[in-house]
Amino acid sequence: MGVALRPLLAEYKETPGWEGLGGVAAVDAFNALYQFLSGIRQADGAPLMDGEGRITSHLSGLLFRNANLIEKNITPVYVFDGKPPAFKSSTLAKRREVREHAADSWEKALKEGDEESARKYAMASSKVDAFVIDSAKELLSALGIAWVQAPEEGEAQSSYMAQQGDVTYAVSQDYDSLLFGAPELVRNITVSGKKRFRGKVLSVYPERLNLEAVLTGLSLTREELVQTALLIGTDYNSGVPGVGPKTAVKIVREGTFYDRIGESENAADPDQLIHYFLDPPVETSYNIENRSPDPDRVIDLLCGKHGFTQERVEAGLERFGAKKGQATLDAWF
DNA sequence: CGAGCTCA
DNA sequence: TGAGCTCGG
Repeated sequence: MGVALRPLLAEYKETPGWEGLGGVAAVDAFNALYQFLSGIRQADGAPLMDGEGRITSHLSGLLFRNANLIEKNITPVYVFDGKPPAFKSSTLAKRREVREHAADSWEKALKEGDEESARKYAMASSKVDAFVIDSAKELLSALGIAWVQAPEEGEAQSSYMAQQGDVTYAVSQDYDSLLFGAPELVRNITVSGKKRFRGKVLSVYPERLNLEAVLTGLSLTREELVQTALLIGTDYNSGVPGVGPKTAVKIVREGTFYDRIGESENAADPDQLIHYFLDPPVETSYNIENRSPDPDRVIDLLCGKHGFTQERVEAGLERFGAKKGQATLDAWF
């Protein structure tokens, strides 16, 4: 999931605060949905479900997160992955294996009455499946929030839209958007601002990475940043054994990328992967205009079909009209 | 994850 | 932007 560039990028991250993040955000839908599925769970690890056993954690997450974004003058546009490129298959197979093993461990922990482990394994067993994707699109449409179907990688699509100036920045926890050329990437765009880490509670702030600042700071071109990532390893290749972020930059700066990338166990042609990052397949025709929510449709879907409490949904919906510094729009109630 | 409550 | 808790479906 993403690229292990973190150590190289740490010193370029800014924390603009919410005021500095107003604009149109291209949100990595897979990334957001995975966060909701893994995070919105009960103590024993069970996700929220409707009366028919369908998962609803992501629907709750989408309703309230989008309410928050809109209140902060951020207009979200969700970007969904299409068909993964062939060279991603081993990463996807590995994720599947990890997920299925976690599901077994979850069941086992439950039998042993170990709730803490159960929850941990349950989180790792999360799967963004067709139902999750379709129901998310349905809810977004009812909420009047635009979404875009990418032909292949969503992060490539978001990056294209940001390069075109149609969105202000890409939102994802992963760093791949920078490789795909997004001028700005925003991470940690959550509201709670709290995260448990090794037993301690840390504050988490939205952080922004500017591609130009990263490239200038590292004295690399974007193609060289891609080469650096390939040496470390990406979703598309396994990287060169023993080469971490620092060594990778050194190799690229020395101009010996093509001598060293062959040591990777991966068979993929490095030029093909470089080209994929620099010029990926994207949809160039898209409509990202947001509309007002359709409250009846949202309530039908969430309350009628999925058993949400009407009061809770209405409370969320009301916030969609209320932009910061603006009177509440209750015209549609 | 995020809402909403309690205690501070 | 307080910390800590429970609950949501």
